[in-house]
Amino acid sequence: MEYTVQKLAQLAGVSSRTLRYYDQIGILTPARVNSSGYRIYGQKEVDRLQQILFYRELGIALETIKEIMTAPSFDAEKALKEHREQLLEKRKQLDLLITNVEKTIASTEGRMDMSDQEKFEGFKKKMIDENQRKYGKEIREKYGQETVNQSNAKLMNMSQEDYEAVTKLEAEVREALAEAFATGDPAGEQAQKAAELHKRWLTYYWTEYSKEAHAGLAQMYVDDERFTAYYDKEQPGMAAFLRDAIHIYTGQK
Amino acid sequence: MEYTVQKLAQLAGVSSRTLRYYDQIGILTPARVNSSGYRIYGQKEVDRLQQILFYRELGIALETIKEIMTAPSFDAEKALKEHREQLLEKRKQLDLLITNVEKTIASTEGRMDMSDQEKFEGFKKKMIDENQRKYGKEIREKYGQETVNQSNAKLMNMSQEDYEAVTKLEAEVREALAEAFATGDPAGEQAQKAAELHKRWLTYYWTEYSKEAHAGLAQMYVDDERFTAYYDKEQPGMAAFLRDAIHIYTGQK
DNA sequence: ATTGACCTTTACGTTACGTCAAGGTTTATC
DNA sequence: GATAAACCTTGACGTAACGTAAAGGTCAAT
Repeated sequence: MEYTVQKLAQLAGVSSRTLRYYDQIGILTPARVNSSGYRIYGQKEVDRLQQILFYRELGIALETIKEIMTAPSFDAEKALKEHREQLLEKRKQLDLLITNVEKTIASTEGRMDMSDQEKFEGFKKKMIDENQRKYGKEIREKYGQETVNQSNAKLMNMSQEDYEAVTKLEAEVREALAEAFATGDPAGEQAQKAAELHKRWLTYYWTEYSKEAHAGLAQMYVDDERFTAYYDKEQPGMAAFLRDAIHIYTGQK
Repeated sequence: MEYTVQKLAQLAGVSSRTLRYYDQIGILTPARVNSSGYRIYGQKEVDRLQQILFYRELGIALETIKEIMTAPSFDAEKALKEHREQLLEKRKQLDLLITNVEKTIASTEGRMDMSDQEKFEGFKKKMIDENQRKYGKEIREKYGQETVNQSNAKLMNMSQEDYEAVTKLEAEVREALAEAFATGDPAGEQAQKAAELHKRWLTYYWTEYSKEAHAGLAQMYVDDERFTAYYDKEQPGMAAFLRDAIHIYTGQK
C-alpha cells in the first residue's frame, strides 16, 4: 500500500505539515518521490512513523528519536517492548494524578486535609531530573553515571554486545584507576590510561565528546556525593584522584 | 505558608522561569512582592498553580486556561471534577495505546496480523466535544461558525471531503430546521429530520455519540446565549425548538 | 478546458518556556 | 565586617515542533 502525504497523515492522525517537517529533518523520508515531486510513502515508512509516534508520545525529542532509530544497533522489536514498559510507567503516573485530583476534591469538600506537597503529586514525572539538577548543572543529569548504565542503555537502544562492552569497559576503568591510585600520581602513565579508558566508556553514552564536558563530569564526581560514594567505595579519595587525572588528560585547569 | 519563586517551583516540580513566565502572562501573579522586588506566593497561589497544572496536563493552552480560570463563572470544585473525568478519559486512551503496542509486538513476532489503521490506534486525540462545549466558546463567538468548522476540521485532521461534507450538512440542518420551525411541531416529520441531520453533523466531531450527550448539547443551545444567538438569528425561538426536537428524537425528557 | 482538490517550496509566526547577561539582595562563613 | 555563595530581579535572545499563508505546479473529473 502506497500513501501520499495527506493519506498517510490521515491514517496516522497527524498533519501533512508534520510529515513534511519530518522529511525536512530527515527523521522520516518518503520511499520515493514521483515524477511531479510528490512524496510517496510505503509500508516501511508506515511502520517507522508508528515507532516515531510511540517515542514522541513518551516525550522524546525528535532529534533524539532520530539518533536512536538511525543507530546501527537499533532493534525495532526491543524498542516496542521498551515502549510498552514506558507506557505502563506513564499509566502509573496518571493514576497518581487521578488519586491527587480525587484527594483534592475531598479536601475542598472538607473531607480531608492535604499538604502542599501532596497537591503536586503525580505531576512529578520530571521531578527526578529536577532533583538531579539541584546537584549538578548541565549535561550532568543527562549523562550522569549509574542510572545511565541502565536507563540510557535503554534509551540508546543498545544491543547486548554494546551493553557488554560498556560494562566491561567500566570494569577496566575501575581496575586501571585502582592501579593508578596506588602510584599516587594523577599525571602518571597509569592514571592517564585510566582517564583514556574513561573517555572510551563515555563515548558509548555521549553523542559527541568534548574535553570541557569530560572535565565537568569529572568535577561532578567530586561534588556530588552519590558519585563520590561510588568511586570512593574501595579507596577514599579515588573520585578526586580521577578528577585530577581527567583534568590533566583533557588539559583543563 | 509563603514561598519564594524557587521554593514554589521546587514544590510543584516546575522551573522558576516557568513561574516568572506565568506572572508575565498574568496567569499566576504572586500574592505580593516584598521591598526588594521578590515575588512571594501564598496559599491561594499554590492552589491556583495546582489547577493550572491540571489543565496543562490535559494539553490546554495557557491562554485558554487563563480565560477559563478568570471567568466569573469559574468554579474550582467543578473544574476538579472535570479534571478527573478528563484524566480518566486520558487513561482510556493510554490503554488503547498499550493495546496497540502489544498487538504490534505480536505482529512483528508473526503471531498476528495488523492493518495500517490499527497501527495508529490510540494516538489520535479525542476531546473534541469537550473542546467544543467548554473551551471553544469564545472562539465560536469571535469568528463565527465558518472558522469554527475550519478549526475543528483541523483539530480532527479532517480531509477536504469531510470538511465539505460537514459544511454542507450544517447548511442542511439549518434548512430543515427552518422548514420544521414553520410547522411549529417539534415532534413532526420535518423536525425529526432536522434532529437526525444534526446528529449526523455531530458525529463528525464527536468520537462517540450518545443520546444523553446529544440532549445535553441541545439544552445548552438554549442555556448559552451565544449558541442561542446563532440559532435564533433568523427566527427567535429556533434554539428552543431545536432543543425540543432533539429531546424528542433522543427520547429524553 | 476548466475546476477544485491535491501537491510542492519558501518563509514567517507561535507557544512555553530555556538560557545567558547584568546586576541587586540575603545568608552563611571566614 | 568583609566576602563569597546563593538567592532574587528584569531584559532579551534562542528553541522545538510545528501552524499558517503565499505562490505556484499537478491530476481527475466534469
